[in-house]
Amino acid sequence: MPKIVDIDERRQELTDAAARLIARSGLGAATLRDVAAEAGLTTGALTHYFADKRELLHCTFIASLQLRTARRPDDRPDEPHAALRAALAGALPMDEDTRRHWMVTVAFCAEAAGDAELAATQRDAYRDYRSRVTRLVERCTDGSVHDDVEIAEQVIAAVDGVALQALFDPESWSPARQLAALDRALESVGCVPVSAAHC
Amino acid sequence: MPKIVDIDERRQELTDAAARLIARSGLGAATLRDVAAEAGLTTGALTHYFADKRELLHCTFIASLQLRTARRPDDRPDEPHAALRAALAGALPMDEDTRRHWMVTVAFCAEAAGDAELAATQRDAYRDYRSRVTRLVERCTDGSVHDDVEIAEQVIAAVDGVALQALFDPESWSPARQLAALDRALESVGCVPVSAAHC
DNA sequence: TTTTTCATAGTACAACTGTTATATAACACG
DNA sequence: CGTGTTATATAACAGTTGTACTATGAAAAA
Repeated sequence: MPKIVDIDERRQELTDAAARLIARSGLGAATLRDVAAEAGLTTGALTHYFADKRELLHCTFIASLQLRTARRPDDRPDEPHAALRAALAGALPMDEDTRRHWMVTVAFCAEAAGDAELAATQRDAYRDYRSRVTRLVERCTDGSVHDDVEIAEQVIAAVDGVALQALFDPESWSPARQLAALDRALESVGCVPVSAAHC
Repeated sequence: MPKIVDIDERRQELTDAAARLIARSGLGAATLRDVAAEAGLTTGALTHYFADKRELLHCTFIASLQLRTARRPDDRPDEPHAALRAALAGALPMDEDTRRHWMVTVAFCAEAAGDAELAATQRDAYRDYRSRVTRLVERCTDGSVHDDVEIAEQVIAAVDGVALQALFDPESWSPARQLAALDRALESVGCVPVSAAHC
């Protein structure tokens, strides 16, 4: 009887619009009216899919956290070192999409400090990411090292640091340079495919 | 004839209040009324020292950028490796002050993307930081390496990455652990005091 | 076609924002 | 001790915001 629309798709269109605005000019630019307009709708439609502004922003945050570290479908190599490298490379802001979602993540950081729900979302996403990287590191070191978690954290720190610099100086951080920095970080923790004599 | 107050000190009290609010609950919490109240004043006094909200926020941003990487007065060692380590350690959020100013920096990141003036401030501060670290790296490598800039960027990335993780998970990132991560990063680029046989 | 139900637009409103203007209090100095 | 200047408080203003409500449109099902 009703007019049928794909609710999830509509919701994603709206969170995408919010993410674009936030990435472009910060959280303050994510007005209900502006988000709706960016999506080609009005506030009437927006409130039909999100009860609150709070819910809209929370969903936008979740979507960006997921998309930022989501694997590209075409690079799931079986070889441990290649898999680790691919997973970390996927977190680098090498295309416009990852850049935008990195930006959203950063924009929410301070907000999350004073919002328990956002903080929990952030914490969970990070734990998930860290455990995934740790598992990949374990497959590389093959149990020969006692603290895979520390290695994972060191590599994640390197990736995050590069990402932060690349976000705000994209011209001097081409994808190639980002990958080079990643490879250097991987080499320094001994997670490189060929056990090259780096002595 | 007038009532005399230290203008610069008053301005700093206000930007400090703004920084506290921003670090606690994001840029949106930095209302003129709330900032003034946090400083124990009212908007009337605030507008007496800052023409705009824009000016207040810009000054808050500048102050946080400076304080975040400012050297502690008591650790300016002459030995190159110790100097490099001290400079980088100063950027880590190991006390409440550095934590707060890191938070402010992060909060402004997305905003700076859509604001040319903020972006320029951020870019300049980062360039200054990078060149300072590069100079310290040069003194360590003693010209034996061809690309000190890349080493500096790698180390900065490691520090920033650790800082980002430590900001939102302070309990698992004690100062000692942050320093350990820094030392590991320094070792992996060969900037350690004793040229230990790490082979 | 008719009916029913959802999708969307439009509008109204109270709360809050930055800003400006006005009034009062405090104090250094002649 | 006045007194003129500054510091601060208070109040008023227009614009914007999130939200709630109503009305209209569209399309599937009967």
